[in-house]
Amino acid sequence: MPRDSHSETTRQGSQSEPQSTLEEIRATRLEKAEQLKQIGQNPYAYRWDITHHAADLQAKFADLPNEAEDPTEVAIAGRIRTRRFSGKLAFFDLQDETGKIQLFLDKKRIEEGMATDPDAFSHLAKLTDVGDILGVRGTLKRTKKGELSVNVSEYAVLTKSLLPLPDKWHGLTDIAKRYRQRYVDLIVNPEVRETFRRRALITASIRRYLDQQGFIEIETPVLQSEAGGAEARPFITYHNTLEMNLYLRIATELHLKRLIVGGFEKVFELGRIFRNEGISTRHNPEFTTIEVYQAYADYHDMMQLTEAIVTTAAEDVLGTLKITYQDQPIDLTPPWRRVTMHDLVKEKTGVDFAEFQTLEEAKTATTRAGMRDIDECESIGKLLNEAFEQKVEETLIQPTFVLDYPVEISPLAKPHRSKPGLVERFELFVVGRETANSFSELTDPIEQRQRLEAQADRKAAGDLEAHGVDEDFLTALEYGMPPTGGLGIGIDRLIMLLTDCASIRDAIAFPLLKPEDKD
RNA sequence: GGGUCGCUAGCUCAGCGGUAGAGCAUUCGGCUUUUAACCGAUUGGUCCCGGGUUCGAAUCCCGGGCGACCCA
Repeated sequence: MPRDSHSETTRQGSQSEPQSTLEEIRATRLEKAEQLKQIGQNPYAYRWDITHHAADLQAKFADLPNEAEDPTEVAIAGRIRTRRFSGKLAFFDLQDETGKIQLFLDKKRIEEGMATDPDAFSHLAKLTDVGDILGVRGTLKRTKKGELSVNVSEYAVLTKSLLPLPDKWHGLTDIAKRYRQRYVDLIVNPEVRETFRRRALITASIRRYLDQQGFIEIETPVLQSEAGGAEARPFITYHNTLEMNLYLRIATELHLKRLIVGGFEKVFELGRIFRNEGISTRHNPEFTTIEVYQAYADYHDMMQLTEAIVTTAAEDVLGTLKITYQDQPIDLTPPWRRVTMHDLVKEKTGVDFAEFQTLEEAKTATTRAGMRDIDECESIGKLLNEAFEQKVEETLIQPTFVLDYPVEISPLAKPHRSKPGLVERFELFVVGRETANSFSELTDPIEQRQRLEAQADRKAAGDLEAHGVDEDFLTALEYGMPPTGGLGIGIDRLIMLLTDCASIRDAIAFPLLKPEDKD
């Protein structure tokens, strides 16, 4: 491209008024993209051969002394994060998935290296911006000040960015904007990338461990004609040709148990479920669980499995079992404390539920212990659970298995083999949050029917979290399900724990947000 | 669902009844060892939205939107 043509185009660019509204910045960058085309560079290129990533180079050349050069030719690509010009020399920071590395851009060297573009250095200054995707080739050197740099002999704008990135120093702190434009958050906040990288490593570790133990993952339906397996309001959708409502699953439980009936002995599914509930720092309407079912096992086996899954993930991804969550030290070293709900409530409130014969006695005692809003508890079991939620839950910071729940709140769990009125169930609590839930699964089809029909009565009475009877599930149980241990782990909460996220929104790449008001 | 706080330039923020500001980014110029580069110049606004009070509202009042935190 002749020199005149280039100065022509840049002069056009500078003739217009200085520009700094978003629209003007965008227009200026579009003009730069146009000029790149005119000098024969595609501002939306097809590919770039990469030999290394930034972190590879930082590791490989860690010992390169100041002002030394290494003759190895490398090629990298990434996003321009900062540009510093010093006359006929420039320094860019280039960021790829692994990290950053400085580019050392010497006018003389670039003009030698790019014979087809005699103005290559001035084009670099005029036509690139922070945010552009740049490919470079060159050799490694360490500058006087000790910064490992790629001494660039050749570059290409691979993608022209049209929109300015947030302030290079303060970054993007507006929390709503970070979630709404997660791509910008990921560009400028490296710790966010790290969280989602770790999330992937954690779920991979869980799957690897279960695979090693002989479990297989089977995907079950998201769209169901009757929601079940948990107490929660479902999302409703509509199937056009069947002309019927369908529900998005609120749990994977009932289908995974059908697979156990079918003869699989170790199955699991790690997947998304949907609950039509409020949004908070601990709740997203779609979230991820893993449910695991093992034939011939009971909830004691599931406790060991829970410890194994969580500690394996922590060791694999963090390399330690002594972690910190929001400045609290958490020790994941097994075995974790195992204590009954009764004992915990007694320990924290002084109220011993074993002494009560009637609901009235229990209400009197718990009111005296400072509990509130207990009028709606229609059974001793529900009152016990309410006492647990009000007085105990938030105190369970270190990993704790809470054992033996009231049957009234556990419709899918097998009765306790020695404690009447209770079921063989545990929940795992860490940092005051329910993180896992497990039972010896109820396998008696007649008792299961009674429990589900009781729930269906509540649905008929207007309880939006109750569901109808899943007749096909009961039919499956009548064919006979072996004794089975079942386990569910809230993956998002586990990710929060292991990546030190205060909000579930920090553990989910694209959390649900209300749409912004367009008016 | 309730309470408290926030929303001002692309980003981070100040201004709190009297002509809308700063830093960074942008644009132009200078500089061959910078790294929040620096130096000089320059530009940029639906002050979240809608009402109201007032001679005058980013500022005070009411309603709404979105978010954060706490509570239920």
